[in-house]
Amino acid sequence: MTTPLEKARKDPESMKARILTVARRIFGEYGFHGTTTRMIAQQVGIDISTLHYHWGGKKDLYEAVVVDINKDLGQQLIETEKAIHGLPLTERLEIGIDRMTDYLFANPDISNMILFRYFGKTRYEGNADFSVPEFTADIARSMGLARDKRNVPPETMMKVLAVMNSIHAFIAGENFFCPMVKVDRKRYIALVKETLKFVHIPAFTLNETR
Amino acid sequence: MTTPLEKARKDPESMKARILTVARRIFGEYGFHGTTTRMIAQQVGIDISTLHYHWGGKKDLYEAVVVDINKDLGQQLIETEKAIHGLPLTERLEIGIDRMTDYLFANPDISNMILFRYFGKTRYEGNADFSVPEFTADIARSMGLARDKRNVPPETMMKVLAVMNSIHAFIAGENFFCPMVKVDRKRYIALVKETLKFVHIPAFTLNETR
DNA sequence: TTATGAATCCATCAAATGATTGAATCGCAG
DNA sequence: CTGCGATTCAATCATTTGATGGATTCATAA
Repeated sequence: MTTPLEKARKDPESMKARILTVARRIFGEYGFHGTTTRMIAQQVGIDISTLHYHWGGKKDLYEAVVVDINKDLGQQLIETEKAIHGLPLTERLEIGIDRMTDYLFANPDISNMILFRYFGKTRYEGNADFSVPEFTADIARSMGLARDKRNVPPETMMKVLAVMNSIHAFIAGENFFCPMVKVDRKRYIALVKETLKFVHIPAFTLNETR
Repeated sequence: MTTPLEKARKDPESMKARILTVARRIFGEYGFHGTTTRMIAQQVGIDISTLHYHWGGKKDLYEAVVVDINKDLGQQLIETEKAIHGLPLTERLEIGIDRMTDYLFANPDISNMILFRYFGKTRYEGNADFSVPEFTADIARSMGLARDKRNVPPETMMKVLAVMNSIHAFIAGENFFCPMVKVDRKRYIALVKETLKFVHIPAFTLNETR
């Protein structure tokens, strides 16, 4: 059996998939309440009723976006883990940061949506949620900072969160920080990687060698 | 001459000040579009028309909140700078992080509002803005990382941004991260300070001693 | 006490917004 | 071609939401 979301992902040209893609971007930019179904429909170039026909209501579409993003991010984490498996800690961090940064700069909706979920409340009783807690524990284990993902010490969780938060913040805040630092986009991306590595790698390696 | 905002701040019991205080909290929690004037009025315990009588429209109130927060945060940065002036870099960082963390945990609206401004767009043509760029350059100078606040190198700006973003994220994300790390509020605050110092102090001191 | 202006609330409006209905259109199997 | 289900759109509805007008209350000075 295939869920509606899976069906939509199979054919990126399908109306359902096109709506989902645009919804991801707009929800990420404006948040749940800042987004109107009309904005999404207009961007896709369709009528609102077509949007409702495919996805039901605004909340349903929003929750589909959450599930979609969870899936993409989870997949990316798995691939990243494969790429760094078995390497020494410093290299794991360097390559991991590089890959995740590149991926999220190419998919800023993900960082945007996750940050909205962290900090903002919604007026409706939402059920869908991001898998950030599981992902965070997974990263800790993948980095060799914990054996069992069910039992990661709080100090380690906090350090992993610090890294992930830094990445998301620099990605989602690009439009704000880029002019502030007075560099172009390309230089900004390089600076983000540089800064992340320079700031966070010592924090993990110092801990290990003690 | 006193602006309306200054007048409101003089007497915290005045209706204008009470509305502003509640508006700060609700705008911080739900963002601009997620907040309705009725929510604010209800929390204050007044009618919507009273709110409009004192502050004009929703946008006006929102922008007053932005100005209010800029003032508070700027004042806090000045006081923090006085407290750390002349100390060695490591102590400046430790005390600075401690003070700012305590202050922002006591005023989470500030972190919430600033993050909303970083990452979220609004549908209306806003004019009010946070003074984060100036503040960031000020911090860099205060930390002795730049002589002239008009000419801070991008690498330094990025490191300062990394610190401030980390603080704001841990503050604004308390409700999300606290259960994730499975600690109570008091322990969480201690962990935040600990993590921030452990992660960021080496990044600045290593740079200096080279 | 009364007159005056400030402050507050009730009732209501106009626009925005999520959602639905029913008619038209499209694609394609028979 | 015909018929039928899937898809799309124009028109419309119901609710929410920002905002306003006017009556009422309140404080205070004369």
